[in-house]
Amino acid sequence: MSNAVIVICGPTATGKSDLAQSLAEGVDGSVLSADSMQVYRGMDIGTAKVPPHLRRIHHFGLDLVDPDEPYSAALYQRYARRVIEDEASSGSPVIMAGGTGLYIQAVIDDLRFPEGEQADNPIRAQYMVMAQDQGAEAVWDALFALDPASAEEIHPHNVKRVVRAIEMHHAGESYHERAHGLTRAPEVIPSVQIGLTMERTSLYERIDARVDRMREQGLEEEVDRLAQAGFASALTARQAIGYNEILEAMAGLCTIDEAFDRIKRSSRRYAKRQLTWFRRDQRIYWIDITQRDDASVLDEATEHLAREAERTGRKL
RNA sequence: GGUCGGGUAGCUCAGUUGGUAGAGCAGCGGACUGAAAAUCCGCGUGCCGAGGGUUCAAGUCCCCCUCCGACCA
Repeated sequence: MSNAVIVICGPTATGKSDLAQSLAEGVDGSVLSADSMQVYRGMDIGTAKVPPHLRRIHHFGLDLVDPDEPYSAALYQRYARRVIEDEASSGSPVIMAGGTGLYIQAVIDDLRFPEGEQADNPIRAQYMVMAQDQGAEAVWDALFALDPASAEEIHPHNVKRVVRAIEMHHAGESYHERAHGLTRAPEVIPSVQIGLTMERTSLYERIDARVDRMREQGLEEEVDRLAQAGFASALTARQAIGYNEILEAMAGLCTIDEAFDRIKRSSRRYAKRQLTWFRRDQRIYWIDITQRDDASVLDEATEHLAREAERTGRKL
């Protein structure tokens, strides 16, 4: 019934956004960003958002909330599925592009999050304090008392996930039953996934160059602006690569040059984690962009989509 | 040309009285269901500059060659 969703995924700095926009242009569709940091207003340079003057078609998934508002995979799932449904009903294809694997999976696969949870729930705060005061193992012990099956699956040091499992238990769910790990949830929105990858050394050079470009484009000023607006201690700004490092430099903990070196390193490690995430998904058709120009990558992507359309009998 | 110091992991280096090598950083692999650019777990990746000798045994001692650095000419 509905069109399949086209997904462009892969590690950072491989040109996902450009390819997505080119593909969308060709089919009179739109782009849906699948990026956990591009949802924040004002975080533009550091998250490599396509600047407004370079958007040739409509982009969804950008600037959804302020940097101090909590956001989540569950909220994104609801938002993105709505966008896809709305666009499909008007006959417009959606190209979802981004590097946040969990967000992509939450949309196309049958991930179910507990209903009716508050984003800023007191349980989370309570157990984070407990971790501070009594150590990570104490929190894990608490989880084990409530839900031993889930506790067994989570490393005691992984405080965030341990606390999340406790939250789920209070919401009447079990991490153990929800989290499938490697065994994938069934696909609920048909998708054709294209992954962009690159030989590691070249990818790292590209990442370094991109961070240099962000600096030239005024990443420091952007962070300063957010800090002035009172977002310095905002949870999300602190978590985003680039923002965290520069805030530390501004606090005098390191020099600005050191901060940018650390941004490069963090970005490289992030790219590696992204590859680890996406590599396990057998549905992805990989295009190695090492020493390839944009046109030939676009050609290969287009050809693959045509093949998939024929194979599945779906319009793409 | 001579003297001295040094060539050990991708980088900076450690290596006891000879017992086939180990730290930091970098890197690599993995996990992942309302924080995911987060969080967590695991892994030394080596022709010890080349060759010869002594020895049961050489990164360690001897000889020779080579490369780098400093100094003296």
